[in-house]
Amino acid sequence: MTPTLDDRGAQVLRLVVEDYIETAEPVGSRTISKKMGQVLSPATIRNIMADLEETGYLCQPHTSAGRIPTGAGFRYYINYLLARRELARSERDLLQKVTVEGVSSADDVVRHASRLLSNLSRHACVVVVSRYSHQALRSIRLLRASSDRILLVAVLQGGWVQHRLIEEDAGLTSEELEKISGYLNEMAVGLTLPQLRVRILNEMRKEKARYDRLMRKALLLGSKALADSVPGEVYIEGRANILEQPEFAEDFQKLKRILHAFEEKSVILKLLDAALESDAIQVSIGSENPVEGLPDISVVASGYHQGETAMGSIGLIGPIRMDYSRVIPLVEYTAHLLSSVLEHR
Amino acid sequence: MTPTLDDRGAQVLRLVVEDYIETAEPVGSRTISKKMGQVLSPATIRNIMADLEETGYLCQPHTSAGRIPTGAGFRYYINYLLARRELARSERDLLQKVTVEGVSSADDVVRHASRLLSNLSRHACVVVVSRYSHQALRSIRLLRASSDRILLVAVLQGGWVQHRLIEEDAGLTSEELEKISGYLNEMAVGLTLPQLRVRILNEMRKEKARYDRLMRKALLLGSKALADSVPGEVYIEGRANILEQPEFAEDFQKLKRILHAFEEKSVILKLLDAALESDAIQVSIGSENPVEGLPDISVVASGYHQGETAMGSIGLIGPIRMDYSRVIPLVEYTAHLLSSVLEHR
DNA sequence: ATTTAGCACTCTACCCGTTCGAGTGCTAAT
DNA sequence: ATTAGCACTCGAACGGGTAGAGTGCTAAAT
Repeated sequence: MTPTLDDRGAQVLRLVVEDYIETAEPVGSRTISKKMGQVLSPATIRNIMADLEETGYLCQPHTSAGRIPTGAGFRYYINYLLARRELARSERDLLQKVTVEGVSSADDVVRHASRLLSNLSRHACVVVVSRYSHQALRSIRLLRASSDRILLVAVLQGGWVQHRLIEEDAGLTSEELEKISGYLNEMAVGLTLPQLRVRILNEMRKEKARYDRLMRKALLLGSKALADSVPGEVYIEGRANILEQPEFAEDFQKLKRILHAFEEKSVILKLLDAALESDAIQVSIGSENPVEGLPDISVVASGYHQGETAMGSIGLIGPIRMDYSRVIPLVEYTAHLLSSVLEHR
Repeated sequence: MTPTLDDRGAQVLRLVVEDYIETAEPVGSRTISKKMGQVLSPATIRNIMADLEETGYLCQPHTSAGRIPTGAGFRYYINYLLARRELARSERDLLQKVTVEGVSSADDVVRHASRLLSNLSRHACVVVVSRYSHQALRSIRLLRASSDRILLVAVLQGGWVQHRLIEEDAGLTSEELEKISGYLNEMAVGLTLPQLRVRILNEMRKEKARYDRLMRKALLLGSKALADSVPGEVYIEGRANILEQPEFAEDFQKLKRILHAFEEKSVILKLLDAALESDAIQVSIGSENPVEGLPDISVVASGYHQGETAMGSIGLIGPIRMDYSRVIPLVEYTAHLLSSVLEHR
């Protein structure tokens, strides 16, 4: 698709979108005429707007109201008309400071970034950490958790920590546990969790021939711990920002749907899914987004990565009427920042 | 304080409260008369209600509306009139199943319990895990997290896991790390985290005389890791249930205040603080609760413990008009369940 | 051929008065 | 002490009337 509007049409569309973003009210021809410095009279603008309505970029809530942009209108705006407003120095510094500073786990880093991003944007911010399984293991360790449970702790490349409990069927002395732990660690370092799982299963087959009780135990515990796939995490910050949007304050049903969506991890994952694969920013407007039943929200999201591998995604969820010119650079910058912070770990 | 109402007054109050809990509407004399089986006419009820209003247990939103209970009215109801409705077998089984079943970390247990409790009660459920620092250490371990960071993993009595990163100033071989880890573990087992911290500080003083480089290092890393106090966790499930309450659907300001409160960990901690110390259920109605600015919510909460020591608290947050007869047993049972599940670990 | 002034038209939001019903408080009768 | 009866109050719901914003169309102006 290439731009299909003449200059005037495009400019009017842009002004309508921007005014609507600002006010959340239908925009009249008068307003636009003024914004253009009276170069064209309201009557002319009306004609142009009528054209834009025919093309499907604008619509009227009812006769004798101003126009509001349609989904297509927003899409056109974002694709061809958007002027990015780069971040202020202070905002960049703030984000940088929060993400880089302090000794904290990778999870904490993304969580803090999310919190700050939601504050800066005044929208709800979601971070997904889903690709633990792409990171290589740095070390792995078994610890006694209770008389009949063992804790497996895995440290992944870049400071991600995973742990899970395994039930233990037979008693092991702490020396034996140490030894088993060592076996596993040796096997694991450098592999990803799924790779380790495959390796353990292979070794188990070979092991039948040899006869090392502890090695067998190690394999057994390892396979138990890795039986289920690695879960992802979803952090949401600034949910309450949704309440500040006039469109949701007025329509309680929409509000309810959105806040319910926030309770369902799977829904959120689906919303940000597209961003995960891509390093470029993804904007899905209203009904474009992959979740049925949420036609009133936009998602601006980007993947972030660690070295070469995609690690997760971070995004903002708000009304369709988001200030994209500001929000897109914000998300973009934050995602880059995360990627670079995670790389140097 | 002892009951100050005669039988009739008490019964009327009870019926008013119960009807109001059910309908969220002011209750008229007619309704009460009917509920009592026409033993007394509406006119008589009116007199009684007028008395109850004078005593401060009821009030009228305006002349010619029915009465609604005041905070004091609810308090009286809870203290003296409440008939507990014990849980259904099926509910108990469900809760039991979710909390007991499966191999999961203690954190997961409380999280699952919270989720289910919010579903059963249709209110927002909050769990606070705050007393990690009261649990004895089972084992402690240092792992290499990155070239200049070390991960300290602590397993506490009962399956709680804590980990934090420490910056490392000098290079250590993995053998040295192992050894250091062993030193720390030996020192730590059986102590709580704060106790360990004290011990490390003491040892550091003594250590000046002796001269073991690795031991010194162990103490240094340990003291770094334990420098800041142990943070608590707050999990909130079922926030969106708040939206189903008519009183909040109508008053957007109240809704906003509550959802904003959910974003602030410190506010939530404050709300559940009283429950933490006590093993008995705590109910704080409206303005009784310790947070200014939330006069429209009630909190029903109870502490849960692990063995002898208080571990945290679990509670429901909803409108003042909660169904206490059901909600109180629910929270109570869940708290007991948590305590007993955690004990056997 | 394009732009624009002028004007009739449409629709919503808002105000205001009315009505209806629920519920009360008081008084007088039981 | 209870209750029937009644006048009274107040809010919610309905309807009409108006103001204002904004449109579309037409005819004149550029």
